[in-house]
Amino acid sequence: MASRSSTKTTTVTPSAETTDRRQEILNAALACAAQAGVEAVSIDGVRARCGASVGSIYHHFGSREGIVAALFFDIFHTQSRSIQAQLDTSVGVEAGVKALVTGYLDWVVAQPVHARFLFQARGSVAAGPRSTELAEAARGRNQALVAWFEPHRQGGALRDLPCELMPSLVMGPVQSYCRAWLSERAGQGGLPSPEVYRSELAAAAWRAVRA
Amino acid sequence: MASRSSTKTTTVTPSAETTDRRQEILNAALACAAQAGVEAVSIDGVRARCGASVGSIYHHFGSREGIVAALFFDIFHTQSRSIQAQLDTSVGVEAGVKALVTGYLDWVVAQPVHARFLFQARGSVAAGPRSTELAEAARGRNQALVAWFEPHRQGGALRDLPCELMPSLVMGPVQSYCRAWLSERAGQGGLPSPEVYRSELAAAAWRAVRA
DNA sequence: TATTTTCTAGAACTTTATTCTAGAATGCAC
DNA sequence: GTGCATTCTAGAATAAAGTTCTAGAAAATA
Repeated sequence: MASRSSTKTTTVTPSAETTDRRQEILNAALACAAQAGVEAVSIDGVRARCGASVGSIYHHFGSREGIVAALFFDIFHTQSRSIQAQLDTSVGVEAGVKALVTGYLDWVVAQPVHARFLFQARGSVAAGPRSTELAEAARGRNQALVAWFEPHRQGGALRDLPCELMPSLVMGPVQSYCRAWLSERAGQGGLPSPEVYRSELAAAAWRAVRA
Repeated sequence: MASRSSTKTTTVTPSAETTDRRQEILNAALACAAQAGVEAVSIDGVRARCGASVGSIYHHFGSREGIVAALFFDIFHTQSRSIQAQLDTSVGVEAGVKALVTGYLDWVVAQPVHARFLFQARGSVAAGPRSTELAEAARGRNQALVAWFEPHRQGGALRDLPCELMPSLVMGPVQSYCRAWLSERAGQGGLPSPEVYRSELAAAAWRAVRA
């Protein structure tokens, strides 16, 4: 009841502070997950970190699962935009394929906590009430990728592969390596950063689909 | 208290029925997970399916998480053995690489419920008290793969790539496709079975690592 | 200023996981 | 077989976590 009344911001952006509380809750949830996994995101844990009340949390997200799902989609879309931006700036097939790989890789390296959450939470979201939305988002992303490829494939620059396979062939290896890297407990025995293999992974993706 | 006393089997295999109860619990847990995801594996749900008491469940597994972890490792090792068997029967580098891919793929298609559980539960296990064991199991599997590759790589049959990358390059695409296939809700909009792309995926893996 | 909507608070309640004590089944020594 | 230890099962009691609910404050709107 205290954290709102001081700064009034009379005229500009009416809902700036409203959004704040929502975001604070999401940040707190992410912090919980970063420390002990998605399953450790609890109402009380979030409360302890951001000071929101139970009622406030339920008002914004409806359920514990709702917090996780909201955070998941926020991060998912941010990631998608980031990769898409990389793809948009590249010219030519080879550059495009490589941009998909390095765009993904760079995002993961820049946002390891977000990336780890994405890997961890996907299962929860897929099992919950927003599973359809997730399936559509995933399909949409793949469709975008395939749509970008298709003209080049028909132009003969790409190997004649079934389009359902394209996303896995291009992104499978990076995702696999990044997942393995992120699941290490930051200890000494860990894998080297994906950045070390940036060009190798990009080249391998290109080899997988070029004509 | 009733389900045990009838069949005594006086002499043979003394612990046959003891193991049964443990397995019944695991089966029940898998059934729960298959229906509504790992998070839906609950003590009561398991109890309802196999008739075990709370005490019995906790005696065998110590916690809800313990059930999930035990089931995970059971399945994980079964899968590893299955793939290893395929690898063992193949002769030559190319056949070996392809055996890894198709061995994995065939296992997933034959055991979709088990495979889906593996994908879903990894996160829980990684976050829990057996995370070290999981990391070692995963590392061990990769090591085995790399060890198998290494002589061929030095012999010049394989591209000279960093060995940390090998597992992701070979297995990344199949795993990616199988994961996507399994996460579809068995509806009409789903991806075709991995079997459809069996040879394509095997060939792509070989292309990724051959010299 | 009145009033409607959005948001927050926290106690009450529900559900689920876990602990605990008692006792049955089993294996083993004698 | 009898006694004893171990393993296993049962289910009530307890603890922890998620959810609902009512009251009221803050913000937006008129």
